[in-house]
Amino acid sequence: MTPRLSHALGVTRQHRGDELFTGSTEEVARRLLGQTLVRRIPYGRPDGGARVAGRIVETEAYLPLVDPSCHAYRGPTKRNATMYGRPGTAYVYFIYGNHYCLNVVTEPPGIGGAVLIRAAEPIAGIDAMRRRRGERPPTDALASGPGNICRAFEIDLECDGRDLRAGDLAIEEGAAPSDTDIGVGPRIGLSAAAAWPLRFVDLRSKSISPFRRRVR
DNA sequence: GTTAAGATCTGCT
DNA sequence: GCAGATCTTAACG
Repeated sequence: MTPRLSHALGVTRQHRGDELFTGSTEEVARRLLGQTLVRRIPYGRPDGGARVAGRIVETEAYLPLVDPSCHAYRGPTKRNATMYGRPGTAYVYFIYGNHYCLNVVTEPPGIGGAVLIRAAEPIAGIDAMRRRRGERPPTDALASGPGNICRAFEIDLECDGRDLRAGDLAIEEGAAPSDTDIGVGPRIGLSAAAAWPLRFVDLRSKSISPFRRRVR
């Protein structure tokens, strides 16, 4: 949809079409850097609700078909079912008995690729993030690391399958880093295909997760 | 039914 | 730098 048509239809930026999520999984992983992750937590809750937002500064691509570390590598299962859905859908899973991880589905329906969101730089709702993370982490680190993002943004399995183009969990337009500010390196914490350069970071950010040194 | 591994985080050495 | 926590998932018998 063209910007002009979007405007004519009264469609806001968060309701725009698929352009942010189309293309190869690697392209999407790179493109998501600088975009804004937004979480709307309903007001009227005991904690008062909040609008929490952060700038995405670290991503990893999990490729369709060829990538043994991609959850879709061995075909559909109950856990990975949402990975085979529409690009721009949230794929959330639970790991290590403690943590949730947020992914963005890529690739056409039925294929199975995703981008893991690994770190975000807090923009709004910092008090709300801190209520969930505690006093210990510095502001820059409130949403650094895939598990920490989900804690800070209150993302759990209930978010699995949500459309990230709109709604209470969404990715909205932000300022992309220049190519020279993007670092590329190996993915974190894998045993298979660990060396593949599919991790993308915004080198200017203080919020990228503590494995910064592994970026070349 | 059982088991082993896992896209992590924290705290301690 | 390393180990422990913690439990779901999926593979295997």
